[in-house]
Amino acid sequence: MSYNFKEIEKKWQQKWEKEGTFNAKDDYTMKKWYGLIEFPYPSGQGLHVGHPRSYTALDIIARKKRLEGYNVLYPIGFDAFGLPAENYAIKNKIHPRIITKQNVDHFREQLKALGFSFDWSREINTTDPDYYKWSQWIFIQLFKHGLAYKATMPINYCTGCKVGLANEEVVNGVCERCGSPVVQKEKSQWMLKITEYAQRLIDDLDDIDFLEKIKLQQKNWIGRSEGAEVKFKLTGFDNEDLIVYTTRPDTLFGATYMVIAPEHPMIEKFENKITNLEEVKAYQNQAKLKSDFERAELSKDKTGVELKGITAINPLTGKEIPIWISDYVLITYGTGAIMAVPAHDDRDWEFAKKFNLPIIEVVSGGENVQEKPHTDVYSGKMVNSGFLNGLEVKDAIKTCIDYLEEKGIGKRKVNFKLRDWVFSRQRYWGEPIPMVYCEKCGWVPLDEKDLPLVLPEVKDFEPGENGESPLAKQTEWINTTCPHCGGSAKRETDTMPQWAGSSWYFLRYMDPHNNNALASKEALEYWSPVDWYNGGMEHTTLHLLYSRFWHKFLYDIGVVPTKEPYQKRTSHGMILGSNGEKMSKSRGNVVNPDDIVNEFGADTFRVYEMFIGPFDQAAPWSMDSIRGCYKFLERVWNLQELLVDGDSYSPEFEKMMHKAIKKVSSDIEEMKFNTSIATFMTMINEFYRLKRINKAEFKTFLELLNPFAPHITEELYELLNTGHTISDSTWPKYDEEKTIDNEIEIPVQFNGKVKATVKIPLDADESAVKETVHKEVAKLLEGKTIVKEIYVKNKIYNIVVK
RNA sequence: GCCGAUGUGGCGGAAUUGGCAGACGCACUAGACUCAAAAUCUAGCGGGAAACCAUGUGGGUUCGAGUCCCACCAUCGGUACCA
Repeated sequence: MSYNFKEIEKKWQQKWEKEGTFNAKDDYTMKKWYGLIEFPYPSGQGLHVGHPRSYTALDIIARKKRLEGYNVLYPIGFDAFGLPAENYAIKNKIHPRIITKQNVDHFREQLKALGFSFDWSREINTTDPDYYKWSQWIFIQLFKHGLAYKATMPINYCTGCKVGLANEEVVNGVCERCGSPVVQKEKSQWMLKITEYAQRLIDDLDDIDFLEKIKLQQKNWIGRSEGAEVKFKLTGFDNEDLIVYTTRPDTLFGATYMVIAPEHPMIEKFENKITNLEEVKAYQNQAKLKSDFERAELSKDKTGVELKGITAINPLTGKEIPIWISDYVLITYGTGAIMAVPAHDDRDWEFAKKFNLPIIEVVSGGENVQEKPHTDVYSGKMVNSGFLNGLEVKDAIKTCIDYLEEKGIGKRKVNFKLRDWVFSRQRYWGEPIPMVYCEKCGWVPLDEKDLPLVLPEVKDFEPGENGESPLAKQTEWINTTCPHCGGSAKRETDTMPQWAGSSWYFLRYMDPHNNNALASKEALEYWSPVDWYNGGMEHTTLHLLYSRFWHKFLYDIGVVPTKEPYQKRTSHGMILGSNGEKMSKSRGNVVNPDDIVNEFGADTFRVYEMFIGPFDQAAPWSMDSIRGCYKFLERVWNLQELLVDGDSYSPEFEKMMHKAIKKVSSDIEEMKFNTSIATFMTMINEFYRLKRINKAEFKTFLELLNPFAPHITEELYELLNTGHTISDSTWPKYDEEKTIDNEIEIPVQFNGKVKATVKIPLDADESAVKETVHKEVAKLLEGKTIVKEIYVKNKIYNIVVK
């Protein structure tokens, strides 16, 4: 009988679906395990071969955990709001809901064909009003706690299409669709105060098991720095200061000029004092017209104008120094103003050279600072620095800040690179923001009992003029009454970003059909936190950080029981095209999973994706290798021809069986799936070599292989007439004693080079080993002088000879 | 530029974490079966006649280095003047 994967896979998938084999149980007395993968965006292209890499990995772990007796929650859903569906809708005049449903149906079918042990009864969809009701509810809580606010922020604005664009729609500074330049346009937007959680988002990483590189990337993104805010008095005023932020207050004596961002408010405030206002305004306009991209592009050549009519006083030297405007200073970081220390900062040095500003060395140890900036200054002695002279840098920092605080001209300050989260999108296909604007009461949230605020039906998905949301055209929907005073009011027309639905979806899985809360207290208590979350590195600084932020907020208001949403986070490598490049339509190297499943079956597909290479690293696709995996499963199938009776392991295989259980068990926990599969291959090579496998060995073998290749193993398991399926079985156990070899072979080296091997009993004492070794290599030792002998127990015997 | 990975046969990759480099798979070569091919099976497969030489390059530590240290080089990913 040949291996008919089509029939087998269909049979088991239907059985699992009918019986709900993998549904999580509502028995909260059992020990639980919650495994999570990033729910997909259901794109029109269907499943990518990259998706199953992550899904198969956690599927393997989930299946093993079930056999170990855990109540496992391994859910799936769809992150279905988003740009591609909306753009498709604009182009083809089809409602995004329709196209989204088609895509979800297609994805679901593809996922089911791969035999994942998802709990389909808990499937969620972010575009479902019963789901986004709670996204809106969370937003209202954020607003009520002062964490959501309106601010004027620039958006990417396409000068051709006259619409706002998402960052991913801006390619090299031009609009992805029409190629027109993209500029920044000011717009009032909803913002979330993630910055309020910056410190906690760093600190709490200590208590969770994330890959080190993920923690590091998050920390760098949050970008904490310690320094001081320093006041510089402005000349010509009685009591006006310019405040700067610096991490290096010790270099204050070297501050020879100041620079403010073009958007800095002092320009408008002191307009009448500025004697070259026209020049200044021209520079401001020029900066405004530049996109972020252009501002970064021109990074090498610094530009700027001096602000004439106002100067500042260096508080330590008492000297009058000029103030410049330049776009290399960002209004979004620190105070939007800096003190420039050109001797010790690359950017300041470049700027000083270009505009002929004085450069004064304050930390010794570098080359001539007139020729080259000396920026590596975390150690060294202070010079030209008054009372700081002679101090080491780190002492100077402390001494100087103490002095500034004492004199009231500065104070310690911690800053973060992290910025607040722009939460508005001028788009149709997203969750409506449940806020109304009342002339009398300002911004007022909807009453919670009126949620969900359903996305209105529209026919026209084109964005509004001037970068407005398509909803801005829905006058009937917009006009409403104020929940507070009952007067007339207008709805918010922006929608939420795609990140909203994905920031809390793992909570909904715990209790997906609850109408009274995002999930019940009991479900949250039982299932929290997610035990293991696997996903892509590309989500480290956005999705992963956003959802940690929301979770912490929900914790603060008593909704969830844990500080952190995910106990453990790992990530998978990308699957590349066979040419080693990223898979993409334009490169013509895309592999469609359906084709692979048709030709080789789901089990082969799964095994191949796990065998392809180390799980956390990128790996190129190879059609030849996949055939190798198919051949492996075919050989597994044909093992039935070698099957003999036997209810315990036979002596020839006993050691191998115990070792294999140990190896596969630990490999799965460490995500070393490729070496597990190598173990399986070695095992069947042995069975074929001795042309025999007994029932006990076959049973264990199938149980071990089951998480990787669930269909074929269940089918073969039926031959054993155990009266149950593998899914109802338990994970095999091994006996440590039986994994140990009593006789081992160790290498004998001369000066670290292998000359021979000897067999010795395990844990033999050194003198016995020495004797065996000397007998073995006596000839080779002739004419040589032994300097030293090293024996590492059970490992190696090295003789140093001359 | 900065941050993070990675570099081992013709290819994907193993290596118990400092102890026999190349497990397992692919490709390839020869043989068996076949009228023939495919499939399957069997054997071989880093280089070198050998001593030996080989884990990106050059140094170092060690009885012993793919693994640790220093300095480079290359590729990939992230990020963009963060004071």
